[in-house]
Amino acid sequence: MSKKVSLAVIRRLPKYYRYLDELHARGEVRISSGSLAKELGLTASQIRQDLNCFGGFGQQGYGYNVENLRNQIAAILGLNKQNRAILLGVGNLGRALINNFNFEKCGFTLVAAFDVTPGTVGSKINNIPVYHMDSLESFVGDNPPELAVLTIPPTVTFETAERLEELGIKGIWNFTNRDLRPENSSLKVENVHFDDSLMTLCYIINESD
Amino acid sequence: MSKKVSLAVIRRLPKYYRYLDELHARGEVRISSGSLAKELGLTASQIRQDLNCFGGFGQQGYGYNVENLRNQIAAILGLNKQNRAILLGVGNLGRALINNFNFEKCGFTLVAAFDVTPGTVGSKINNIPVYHMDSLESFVGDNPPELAVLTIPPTVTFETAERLEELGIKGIWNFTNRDLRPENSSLKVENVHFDDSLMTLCYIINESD
DNA sequence: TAGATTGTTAATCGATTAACAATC
DNA sequence: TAGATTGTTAATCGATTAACAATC
Repeated sequence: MSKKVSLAVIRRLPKYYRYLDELHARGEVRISSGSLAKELGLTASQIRQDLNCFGGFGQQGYGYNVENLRNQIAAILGLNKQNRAILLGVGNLGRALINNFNFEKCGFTLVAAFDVTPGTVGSKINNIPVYHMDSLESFVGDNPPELAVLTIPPTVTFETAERLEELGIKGIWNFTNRDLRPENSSLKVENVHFDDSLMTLCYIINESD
Repeated sequence: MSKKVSLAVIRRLPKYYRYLDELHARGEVRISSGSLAKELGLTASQIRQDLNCFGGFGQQGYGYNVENLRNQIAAILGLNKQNRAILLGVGNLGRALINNFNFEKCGFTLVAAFDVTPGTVGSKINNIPVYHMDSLESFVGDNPPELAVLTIPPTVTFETAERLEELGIKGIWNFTNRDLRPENSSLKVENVHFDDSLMTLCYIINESD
């Protein structure tokens, strides 16, 4: 078994992917680790080290083929699999994600949303049907989606996460502002904290005075 | 001058703050680095090291006073200053932030929003007035807000950032999905990338199969 | 071939962890 | 006083950077 790649490396892959995709859209064919590094504010060394965790995608004396490298990274991240996703909590943020977020680009297909508000339940948003939370179990049945997006109120985070875990969900993209860190479980979580991000910026702004 | 505290440490402060605030709300009076560590999934050593970058807030044999430590961290982050913020781009995400995000908690007061859409310009959302982008300069005048929240389309990111920089804005909370990394400037940026977050989760989910 | 740039090993740097004396 | 827990120094670990032989 190949040794585990560090999370620091994994978190840089989407940045590489994003920039390579842009380059490709602009018609660029090749890129060197040096110019990629300059563009992304990293070192050439680091980029080569990162990529070589997964294989030798470059060619000495030439660099990397933009389209190929982009596709390789997409494959590494699993962006082509189009796993299924559901979204729980159709408030402002949930709605914003349903309407505007490109799940496909990130390897997921949003198949349904869930809420408890009478006006919302039964409607369709951006062609995604909204069901009642009570029907979550019956909707999922024995074929659980891989991902659940949590945009529910913080107060119901833990009980909902437990429900999802029992249903066999593999990942939770958690916007509830309560950290989930499942132990002894194969459930994977990405906790998103707007607060943390802005508080950090607050510090940095004030520090520079 | 005290030596610069690393960004890794700074990014943990909001987590400490968040959890201490919760503890305080629950009426807890004291906490040790050990139990804090257990709760947050860190080591006691790390927490003590982190806090001691800023001062000795604890007491040997006792631990830390929850309320005091919370307040100290708030002060370090600058959460009490209530700097002014404006928001550019009143689409779905901008609207969600205006309606639901607690800027006050993060050290900012949202004073105005800007957009170009006829129906939106001139309205008020959650009591925040929405002005036309053309009036940005005259609104700001010679008293610029400290922060600008960017929820505009990616295509206009760079030109807008330049405008803001010229106006003397200190920080940009950037949701445009285009990285800003200003050089030779005192402008500070926090780039938020939903894509990166979900792509990372996509990798982690697929890896565990 | 000469020039460029990779893949990879070794060196450096920084961050985390461990240990323990100080002390409440 | 005895027990607990900090503040802080030293040890370890991991990640980043530098260097360079391989090779296109």
